Amino acid sequence: MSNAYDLLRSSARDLIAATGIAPAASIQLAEPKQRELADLAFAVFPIAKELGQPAPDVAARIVDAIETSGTVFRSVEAAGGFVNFKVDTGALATQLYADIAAAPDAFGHDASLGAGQTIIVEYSSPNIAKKLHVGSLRTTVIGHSLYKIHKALGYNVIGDNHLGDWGTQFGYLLAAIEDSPTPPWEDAEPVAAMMKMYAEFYQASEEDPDKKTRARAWFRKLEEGDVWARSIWQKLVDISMTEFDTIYKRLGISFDTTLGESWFEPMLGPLVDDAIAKGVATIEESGAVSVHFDDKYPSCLLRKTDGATLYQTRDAATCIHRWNTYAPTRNVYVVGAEQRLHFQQVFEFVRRMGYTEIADCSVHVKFGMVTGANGERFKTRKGNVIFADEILDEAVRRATEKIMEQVVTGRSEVSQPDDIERVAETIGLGAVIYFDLHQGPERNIAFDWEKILAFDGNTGVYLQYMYARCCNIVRKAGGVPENDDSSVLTTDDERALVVQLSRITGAVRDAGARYAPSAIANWTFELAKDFARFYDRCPVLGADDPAVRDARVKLCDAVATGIKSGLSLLGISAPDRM
RNA sequence: CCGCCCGUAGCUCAGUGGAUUAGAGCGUUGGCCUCCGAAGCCAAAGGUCACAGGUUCGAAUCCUGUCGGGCGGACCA
Repeated sequence: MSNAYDLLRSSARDLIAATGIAPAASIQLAEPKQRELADLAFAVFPIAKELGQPAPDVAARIVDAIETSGTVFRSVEAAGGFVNFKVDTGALATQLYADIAAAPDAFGHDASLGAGQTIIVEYSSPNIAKKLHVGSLRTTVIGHSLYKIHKALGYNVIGDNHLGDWGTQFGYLLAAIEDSPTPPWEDAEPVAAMMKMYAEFYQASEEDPDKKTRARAWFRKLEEGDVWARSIWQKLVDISMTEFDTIYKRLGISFDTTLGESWFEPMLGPLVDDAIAKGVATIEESGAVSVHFDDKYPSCLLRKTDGATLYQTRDAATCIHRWNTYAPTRNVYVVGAEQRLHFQQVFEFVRRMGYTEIADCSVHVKFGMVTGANGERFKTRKGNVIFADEILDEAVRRATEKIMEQVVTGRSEVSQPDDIERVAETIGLGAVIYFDLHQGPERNIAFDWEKILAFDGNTGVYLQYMYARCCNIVRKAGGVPENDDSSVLTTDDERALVVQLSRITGAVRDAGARYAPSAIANWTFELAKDFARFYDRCPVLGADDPAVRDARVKLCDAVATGIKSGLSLLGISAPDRM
């Protein structure tokens, strides 16, 4: 499959190789930081060293031997030890438009990379009976983007929502419900009510050992299949899922499989026995079962003294189950960085159990925690947690306000209440999602309403705004012209747009290789900035030459496709007017 | 005490196969709506890339050490 990105690189490589000065294998091409210098550059230093000649001389000789006419390049120059290529806007645009025409909804995708391979992305994975909060939003949004990025790379992707639906906490909740005159599902905010009941009962149990005993007993009954416990538990799961699904639907997210931890319960006993039989795990004097990793990692526990299993046990069972079911080439977990050791232990345990393939391809995509504005941790007990629905609602509320302001000053392209509501939703959610994705995932983020809901600068809104402007131009032009000739595009601003558009393939591959949606965000932001500058300096509809006008309209349409494609990979939608 | 992550402009961050003059957003200062949407554009000020060594013709980038911040270190998840 050819595309503008690969064409550019293979052309440059072929031209350089044809000079006979540098062997094809040694030709590494780079995108210079200063865009005025070149669109694509070759640093000759390594081969100059091999030849024992000064780098500037080698670069000059290569440039002298290259003829760019008839290629996608307009010029090639030697500068120091660099061979600097500049593209021919018209030639590259022709390839770009062919790429877009071939697959308008898949611009920048490269299905060859992951063809025939399955990848699992575990993300969101909320706890039942707890509301989605800022942290849940991060894994959900990052995971969804990684899901889409890998689809774009041709993988068969399985999105897995691994629910936290099992554990001692349900014993507490069952005991609390037993005591309470009104069940949580009769509350207007049922999941919030569950959290409250749990927290209160847990706190009370700290002083009342009897409550603790009852809670443990209820969890044991749940495990044993007690009818009441089981039915109440199912109700908690169903009600929580209903609330979660509302948010997922809002964000445009769905999962291919939603197996909770409870689903793996039957596999845990046999797994622990197998681990002991294989000598991977050992039975301690206390009766607990543990795994020792020598000096590599601290030891971990598979089974407690009281016979109950742990998080590690369940994740190991899940991992093995995935291998047996899907035989994936990648098994990705989008989970907070604080669980790093946990996953190292799980993967190592699974490896020692003989499942080396899944152990080798399992990846923990770690993201930093969201802290309060002052850097302190959010704690449910402290009551300073911010919930996902609050954030989304507030974002949409502010977007509505902003649109109304634009309507009043006559700068909005929407005015009907239905349209305003729809666009505000798109803008508000876009702002929140983009904020979570625009920087590398590993950093901690201090939560700040003003930043998360900012509408200026490097924000989702900026990208949506530029998209809407592109659409507006194409709309006013009466559509994309049938016949266009991009050779009339001669300004640096136009060339910058075409070059940036061609780089989407690299951004998508990089995002997949590094599990970094931010690579897509950065590419899209650069494209939008290039467009803003072009918009300001190059009249489209008012161009003097009709040929230039047509070519620019066509270019605007391509930019719209590019921004939309980038946003889509982030899980953000783009309104064609706002 | 041990392990991992982070340290780049006042703030938040890009830059991760070493390579042309270290970039962006916010904030600050100044300019731009009789011209396709000012949620925008242009310009200016602002950095010893935490610090110290080392490798290299060349280091924000690789190695070692130090300091500072965060996270983790079996019967929670």
